[in-house]
Amino acid sequence: MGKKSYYNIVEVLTLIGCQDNGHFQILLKKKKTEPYKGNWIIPGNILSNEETFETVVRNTTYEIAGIIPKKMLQNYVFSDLNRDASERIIASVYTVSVLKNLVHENKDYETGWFDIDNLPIMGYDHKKIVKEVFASLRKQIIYNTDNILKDFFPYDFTLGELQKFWEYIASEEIDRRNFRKKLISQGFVAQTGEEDKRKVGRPSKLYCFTDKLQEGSLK
Amino acid sequence: MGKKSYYNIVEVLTLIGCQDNGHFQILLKKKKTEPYKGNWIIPGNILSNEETFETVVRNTTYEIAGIIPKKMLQNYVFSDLNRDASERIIASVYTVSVLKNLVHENKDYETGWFDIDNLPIMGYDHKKIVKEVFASLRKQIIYNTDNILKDFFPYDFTLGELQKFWEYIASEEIDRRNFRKKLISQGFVAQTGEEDKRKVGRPSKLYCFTDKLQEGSLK
DNA sequence: TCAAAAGTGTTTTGCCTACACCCATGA
DNA sequence: TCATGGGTGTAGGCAAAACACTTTTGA
Repeated sequence: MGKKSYYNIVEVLTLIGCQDNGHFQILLKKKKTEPYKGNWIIPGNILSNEETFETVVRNTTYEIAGIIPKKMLQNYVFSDLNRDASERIIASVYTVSVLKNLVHENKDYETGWFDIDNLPIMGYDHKKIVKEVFASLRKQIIYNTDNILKDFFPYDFTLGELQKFWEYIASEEIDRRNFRKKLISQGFVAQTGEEDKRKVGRPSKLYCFTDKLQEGSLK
Repeated sequence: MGKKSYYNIVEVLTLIGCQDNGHFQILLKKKKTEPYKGNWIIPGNILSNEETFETVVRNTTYEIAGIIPKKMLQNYVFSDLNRDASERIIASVYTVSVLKNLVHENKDYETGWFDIDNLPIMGYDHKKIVKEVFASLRKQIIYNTDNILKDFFPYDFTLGELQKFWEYIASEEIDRRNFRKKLISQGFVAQTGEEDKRKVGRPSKLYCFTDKLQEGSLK
């Protein structure tokens, strides 16, 4: 144990999330050194006294995903005394949503996408952090806080994709006709006129979110 | 400007809130020394490396209100570089709900209750913090996140009181009959059998929240 | 022609809304 | 008896829920 002090180490962890085939995935980084060598961790950096949290989130996201995020969400701050074996490190967690296909391979780090319900072995308390943060994120998606749904579907999408993601997040099935009816009748989505022919079967029309979405939620 | 360092000063601010006659009020402390002498501030303490945020919130609440809080809510962390003139201080803000009549006068500090929409002159960026935190708190009350409504009405209350608070928070008027009907038909409240005869007019029946409240919201 | 996924309409149900009069009490 | 706030019921509209068949495409 060190001496009592009013100076604190603070790390900023960035949960880089995406929607992939209706699943919620996060981008993790493999730890190259001890402790927890070979385990996966949430990307992050230590905060200096000359940076805000937001600066660090931007840097981390660029470093790991090659993307400068336009928007970020502060999730929670963990201050447990035993988070790290040596000295207490405060962790401030942020979430950033990215389009998976804009993220290129990273040369400096070994990174990987993981389904939120199929996480690998993770270092420190990071698995607990991911689970807690995702629990609150779920609610935010369900109630569309800060228009967060749009971050996962910023451009066009099929109603099937959206429904699949929605059912995954809300853990409930919904009738396809009712789902579509609601979105369309409430004016949350608009047709783009394009079609998606990538899948087998009848091509699906593409939709995008309208500004009206921010006043409502799919719940 | 000091030198770049990875050590940070962190303060934990505790918004002690209550419901009074349908209004949301917070307990502030008058600053006795420069800077901002005579201005009001959110109570708080500097975090040491041997404490968690929760410990500090507990201590601050006891120090200011004489109460050990059972529950607290982490609201937001501010890391702007210019929050304080001398050096950057990170502020982590928590909310605690108390019953106003359990808070006794404080001998060590000058404290006062203020309506959230009638705040006094406040020091630092505390007024901005209060406003931002309250904005998110409002949503939490409206959607009853973490069963927060119950924290403001932990024991029995009249439906009139509750409606007044609700209309204040939601900034919308609601028909008395419909309000009562919803609460009762959804099973969110139950009669205690007691009556409140403190006011003039017909005595009002007292109700308390049921466990069912946590599954729903008044919205 | 078959498999796979997309698209569509109607009926029922329950909740939210609007709305006005009587009741119990203390002054 | 009056002023003050508390308590109650009904009808209409609208959105959610339940429910099954047809269409388009590529293989």
